[in-house]
Amino acid sequence: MNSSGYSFEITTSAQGLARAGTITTPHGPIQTPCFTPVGTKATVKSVLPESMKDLGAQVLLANAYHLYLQPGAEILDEAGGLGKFMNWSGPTITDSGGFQVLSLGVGFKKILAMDAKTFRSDDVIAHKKDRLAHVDQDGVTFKSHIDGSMHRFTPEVSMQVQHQIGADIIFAFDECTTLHNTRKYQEAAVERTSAWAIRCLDEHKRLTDLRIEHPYQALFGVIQGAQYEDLRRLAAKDLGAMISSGISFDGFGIGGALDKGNLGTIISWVNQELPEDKPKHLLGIGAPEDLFVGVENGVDMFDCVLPSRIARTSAVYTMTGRFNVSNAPYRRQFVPIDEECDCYTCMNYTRAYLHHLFRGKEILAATLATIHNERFIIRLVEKMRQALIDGTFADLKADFMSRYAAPGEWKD
RNA sequence: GUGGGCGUAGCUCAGCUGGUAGAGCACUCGGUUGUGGUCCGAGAUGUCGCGGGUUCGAGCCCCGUCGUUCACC
Repeated sequence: MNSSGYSFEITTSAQGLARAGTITTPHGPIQTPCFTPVGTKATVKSVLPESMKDLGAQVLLANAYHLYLQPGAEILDEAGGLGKFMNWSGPTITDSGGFQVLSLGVGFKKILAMDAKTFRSDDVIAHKKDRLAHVDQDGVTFKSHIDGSMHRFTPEVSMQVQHQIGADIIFAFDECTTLHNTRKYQEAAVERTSAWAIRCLDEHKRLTDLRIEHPYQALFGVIQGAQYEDLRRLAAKDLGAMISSGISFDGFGIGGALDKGNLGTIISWVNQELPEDKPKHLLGIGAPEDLFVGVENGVDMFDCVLPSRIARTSAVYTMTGRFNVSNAPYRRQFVPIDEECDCYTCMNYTRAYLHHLFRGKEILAATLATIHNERFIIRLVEKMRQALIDGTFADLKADFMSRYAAPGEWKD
């Protein structure tokens, strides 16, 4: 570890791109590969930070865009940083707000299709007039989804906001595209993201020197390039070697909408180009089958809203697949969600009780289901880490995939 | 007792001057991947209170009847 309090060590011998390691932050270590639960607005919806700790979460991710709008980054600064504000003593991450350019722009309302086959160009055009964000060479102008007020993010603003929020790992401000933009637009977005990356390094360096009394914040660059091999490799080479104001990125995010079918391929292109000795974070991916693909292609960290979001509408994971516990058959099943699960919910509550809570629209339903799903995913990645150390990753994957039914294929 | 209103999906109700029934909720199921506790999508559901009549055709018009509700003696 260097004097900054941040470091990354790889603990396994080479197994292709896959590896296990440890990221050290000023707020403690992160054993990788790891899954990072998302608490967009400084809270994992419906679950206490203490519960997140108990279920094995090592690190939490919040969002700069949301916290900037509410309560305001200066409030978190005054509070002593994100972790202290939300009573989370472990490591934290913030996303730059770049994703919101997409999700509030052309991606607003489900345009961010993960399956390229479902795309209809009319959708993008039809929604463009409704978009709340507009991208230019210098940054993004957007309208608050809360009160409609106008705001502007540039790489510098994103860095300033993320420094005020004070997470241990922050992300460069990037432009996330959909699978459906034209090739020409993807090229422009990669170029823009590169130019912004340099500005992020510069501003990050300036702020780090200015706020010398604050804990060190690691800055990760974000690789775009959509589904194009040359663009992905170009972006990875570019950001991987990038040095500005005398600093380089501490790690890398792999961003953009990713076609599920090519997930592993795209990640492998990127990780073949990026420096081996720095952590790779796959942004926004968290379905069990995708986690295996990520890990085997060299991903060290994941974050995803999926476990918590689907939990809120009653979908729960088990080793044999995922199902909706609010469905009629579970009304009188007085057994845990998953007999093999060690989470607080499975140790203490039944499917029938959760079924009842969901039917009654009780908020405890969200809490118990989220605890289960987050634990399920975190434990799954823990198992992957152990398997990498033991050299049995391929067996673990084969065993898991042979039992786990993809969504829609669940048979009870 | 007299006069009026209302009886349509499990619930609350739409159905314009007659052309073989719809909505919301509920119900059954699917979806949600750097989070708008949302939202989207698919599906099942009816002797239109009952019995007559008029009409090519009645939820709708006419007669009777039952239920319910209000008003007035």
